[in-house]
Amino acid sequence: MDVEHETKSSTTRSKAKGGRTRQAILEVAVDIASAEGLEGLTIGRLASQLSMSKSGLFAHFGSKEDLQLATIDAARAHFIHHVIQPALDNERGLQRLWKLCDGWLSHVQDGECSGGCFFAAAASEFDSRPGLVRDRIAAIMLEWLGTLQRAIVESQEAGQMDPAVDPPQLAFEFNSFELGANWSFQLYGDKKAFARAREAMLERLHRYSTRSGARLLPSIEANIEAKPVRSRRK
Amino acid sequence: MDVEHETKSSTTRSKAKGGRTRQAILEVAVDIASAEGLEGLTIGRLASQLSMSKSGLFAHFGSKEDLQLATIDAARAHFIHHVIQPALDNERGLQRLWKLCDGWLSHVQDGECSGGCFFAAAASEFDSRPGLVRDRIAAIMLEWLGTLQRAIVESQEAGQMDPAVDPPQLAFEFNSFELGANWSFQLYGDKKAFARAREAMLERLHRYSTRSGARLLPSIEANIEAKPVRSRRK
DNA sequence: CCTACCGATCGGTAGG
DNA sequence: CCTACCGATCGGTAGG
Repeated sequence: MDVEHETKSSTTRSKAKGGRTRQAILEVAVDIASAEGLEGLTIGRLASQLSMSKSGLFAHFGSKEDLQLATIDAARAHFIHHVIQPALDNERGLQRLWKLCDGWLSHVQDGECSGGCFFAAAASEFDSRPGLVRDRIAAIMLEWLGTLQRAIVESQEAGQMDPAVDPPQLAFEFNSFELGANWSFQLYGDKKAFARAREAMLERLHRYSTRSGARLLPSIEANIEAKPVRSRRK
Repeated sequence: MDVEHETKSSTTRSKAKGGRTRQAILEVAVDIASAEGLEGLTIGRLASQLSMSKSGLFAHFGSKEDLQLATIDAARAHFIHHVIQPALDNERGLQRLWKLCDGWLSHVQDGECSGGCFFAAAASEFDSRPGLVRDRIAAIMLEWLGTLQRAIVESQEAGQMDPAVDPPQLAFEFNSFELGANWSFQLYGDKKAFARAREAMLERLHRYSTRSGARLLPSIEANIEAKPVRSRRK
């Protein structure tokens, strides 16, 4: 949709232009907030990086809190597009579950959000600051946990995973491995941490898969670059 | 040692007094930094909470960075006293390993550091800000990971854990469960997360323990309040 | 340990 | 979208 050639009224056009400007602002805002945190995302810094005046930029948002909330939702849209959607292209069951976990790790590993996982950082920054920002972050991370858990339940319903597995427990463990890998990578630049997280997750998929589910695992593992992931002596 | 009645020279006494003041400052500093982060620990706020002038307080530290480093070391001393030392009172092997993990979780669960794990929060705050502060935090967390890993190796040396277990991998997983429980508790106030982390850790201790190690597990589990931790349907 | 002060930056506003 | 400005707070200093 080429907004330059649209034939809408000037009101609509100027709204569209405002929307594009807002979009451009939020792209930069997500970058800054990923690296410096949502408080480090100051209006002055954001304005200078966009070569705008502070007040010109500020006119797009009613308050700093509004800017933070808009930035969070932009990051959520980015995450859905790059992690959730590709996973939903896979069949329900172990394949989709794995794609969710693997996509999360790849998203961080490839530095697509510069400061590590935007939400892991934001959660830790705001977990002791009550307010709308904290609530929104918490709700979005709960969406993610719910998505993981649903994929686990679907794996059981598809007969690919042992029905005795407790979905919230397994979702907690998978989420923990993601947080652990992110932590290790951010603090030490340790890329091995992603392999460790994948190893831990695959080990669990192996142990909990049914005979029918186990048939899917070789194709899942074939997509991981040839590390001797599952080849512990024993 | 009652410093009020000491008979040392006035120089020594005033040094001792300065030391006590510094200690008192750092206690408050750890509290503030736990809740608000190491950048949120501002000199003005710290001074007003101690009913001191900013410059009076500042005289104890050469710069904000020095204050942050001193606060980090105070938090480290606190952690060693409350988590590491009690664990070292246990015998080498599974018992000590478990005490390290359990102590970490209890330390957060009991709110002993108000803002969740001081170091988990500090790591995420500084992981993209190069400098002495970041380096110190990274070094301390590496100490912790090393302590965990050593306890795993000792469990193998004591014949209580399968020697095929990869110590760095298991240390990564245990550390991840701790980060995951801390995350869930800080963001949702979810106390169940500690039970989930313990469940995940105990499951691994069970699976990796030798016959000799397995004899120790019942006494370990007896100390956990009677949750049906290991009683998944099967 | 204090008062008094500095330049820089913060979020936000007035007025156009 | 701009210039010009506000009070508050930041880390830090001078001088005692």
